[in-house]
Amino acid sequence: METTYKRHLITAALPYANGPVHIGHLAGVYVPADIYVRYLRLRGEDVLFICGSDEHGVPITIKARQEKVSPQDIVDKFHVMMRDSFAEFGISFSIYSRTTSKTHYKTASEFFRKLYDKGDFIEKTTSQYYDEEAQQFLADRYITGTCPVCGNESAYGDQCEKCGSSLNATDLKNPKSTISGSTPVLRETLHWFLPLDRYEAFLRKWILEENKDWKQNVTGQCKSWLDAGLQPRAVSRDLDWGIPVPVEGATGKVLYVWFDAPIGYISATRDLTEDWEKYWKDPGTHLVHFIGKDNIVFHCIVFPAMLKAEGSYILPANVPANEFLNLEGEKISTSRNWAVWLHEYLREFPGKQDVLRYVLCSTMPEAKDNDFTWKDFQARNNNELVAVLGNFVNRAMVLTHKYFEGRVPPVAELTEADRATLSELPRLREAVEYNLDNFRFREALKSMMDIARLGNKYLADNEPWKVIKTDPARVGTVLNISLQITANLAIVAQPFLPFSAVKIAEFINLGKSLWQDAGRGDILESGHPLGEASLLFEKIEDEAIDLQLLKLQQAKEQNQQEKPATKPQKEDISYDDFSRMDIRTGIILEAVKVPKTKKLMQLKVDTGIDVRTVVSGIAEYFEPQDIIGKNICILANLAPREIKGITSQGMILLAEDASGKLVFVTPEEGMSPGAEVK
RNA sequence: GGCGAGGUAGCUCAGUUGGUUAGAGCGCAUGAUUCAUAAUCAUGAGGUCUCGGGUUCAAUUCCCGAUCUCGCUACCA
Repeated sequence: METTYKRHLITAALPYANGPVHIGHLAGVYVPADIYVRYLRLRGEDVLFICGSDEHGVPITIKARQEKVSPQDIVDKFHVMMRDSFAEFGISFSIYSRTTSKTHYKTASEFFRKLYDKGDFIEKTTSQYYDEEAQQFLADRYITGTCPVCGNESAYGDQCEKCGSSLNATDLKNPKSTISGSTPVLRETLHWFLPLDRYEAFLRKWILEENKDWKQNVTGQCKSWLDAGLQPRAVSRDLDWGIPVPVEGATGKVLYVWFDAPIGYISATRDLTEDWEKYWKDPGTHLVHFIGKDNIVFHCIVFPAMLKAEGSYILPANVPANEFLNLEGEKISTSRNWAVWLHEYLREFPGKQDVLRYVLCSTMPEAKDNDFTWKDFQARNNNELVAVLGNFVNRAMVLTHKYFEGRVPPVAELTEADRATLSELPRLREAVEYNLDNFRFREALKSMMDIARLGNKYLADNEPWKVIKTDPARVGTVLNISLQITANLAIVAQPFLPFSAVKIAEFINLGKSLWQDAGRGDILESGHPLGEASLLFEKIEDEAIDLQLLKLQQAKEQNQQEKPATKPQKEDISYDDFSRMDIRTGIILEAVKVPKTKKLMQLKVDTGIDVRTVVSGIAEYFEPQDIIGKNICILANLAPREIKGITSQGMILLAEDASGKLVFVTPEEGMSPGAEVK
């Protein structure tokens, strides 16, 4: 590790306070961050580990409304829940703060105000939907309406969850406010924008030239964003939940959550120590952000631009983002309850924090998405933690108690093999160091386990249980070395398995030790009394695993039961409305995929009236050759629209079920084109 | 369609600045062993390094193309 840093400031992504913590969060962010921090502390470094709950933003207000409580109630509930489960799990934050804290309001306001006063923002007036009954502007999420793309009637203002289209609220047909149910009106509103484009050149140089050691997935995604060109980004919203924009007359406006959340790292540091500026502004500080891949753009582009604009802050030295963890082959989903929740794990597997830490570290999605399975969890516990690590420590302890009354025996004479074994210790310590310094947690964990493997092999090679009959002094040497290996484990395992490392230290009665002691073959002096040993890990039986799988199975079944929700009937229309639609039978004459699109197919349709061109979003579901000659129905008098440079005249009728399957609506018997459908 | 990441043993992953027999852990097989939570140790089987071209004396590694997975993005009357 570069020893040039005077201190370390390590942040872990602020979890959003609208749900509990699950294994995806842990594997992606908190486990690696905690390992890294514990390692630095063990090296005697000056390190702060910063985290807290992210408590603003629209989803929290929506959840509050659904549950008929205040947003504060929601965040209070989840803040406490997350804070406590992190603590119980052994995530060793220096502080776990929250973005509703007074300090944060002050810090974020000051930050905004400084940029505002320097003229770093662009002011822009835009039209947004306003709910006259509730007398407030509506966030995109507070507007529902008919998706202009797929016709889904409950699309949100920012996105249709049915077809995945991202939308502008003004695209929606029949917009409705979810607050009052009334139809919103467009009103002008003033907002502030951070002109990210102004920092593009700086960011490009900083990321692509000055930080070539960042992970591939991080650099790649940044490059993708930079190449696409950065746009000014709004930093304020019309909302009543958040930090008020600290500008005269800006009533009803709050900081956009992405702007205030990263400042939360600074506020939390400020809550922790009066010396906070030393950590944030002195170039001697090593700043590292641990995040998941969904946060890369904010931590590598947006937040650095903010810090750069402010001017007095340092920038992160690295942003080791992980990919995502799946669960039993499927994406983890809070809303579908497809997750392993930390608070439930802690309840159902009491005292097994280290098991989950070990499994999540060994399957950490460092370079690509990875899968967590309960079977793998069980196998790693039984075959690695129990059989390799726990077993070795137990063997060394039991043998010493048996032959030497629980005292570290003296070393007689070292054989060549003894020396070779001892020389492995510093090598393994260095391997762990090298890998941790480079954020390669899985490799580091392996090297740690290799210490235990070394011990097992050493015992097997030297067979003290046999030699004791002929040469007790030799057994003393063998066990001394075995105990030195155990002492090394007590130190090196600390970052990864903090609970077990403490136990091992108790077993061998080892006082406070430092990382620098690892690698030594004389940590324990001869005659040193050992403590009592117990089992470090225990086997996990099939029943416990089956129970977890059953739980997931039940979550899945529940989802499936809820799935086939037929959409409610649309509001009544008059016969007149209906009769204005001119639906005809037709035949598809030609079909060609529209180049450079994924979904679009260009069709030539005989409508009986004429032969016309129609563009339809069906290319994902049908091959052109399969639909030529197909009898279809077409809404013929839909106003023409230009799509990808092609004028589409009409809309082909298709039936779609809840799973998204598309089927043409076809006359039951052959009909010549042009017959009216009514 | 564009961009990014990834595709290496049954599983989870290292690796190769191009160079003799491509590695690890787990799983599997065989043998040894019994101090230890039926744990451990040794040996072995198992890979056309996604596919097709090209550059090169030599490619899994570099270039081009295809294909699959994940993510971002455009399109969806």
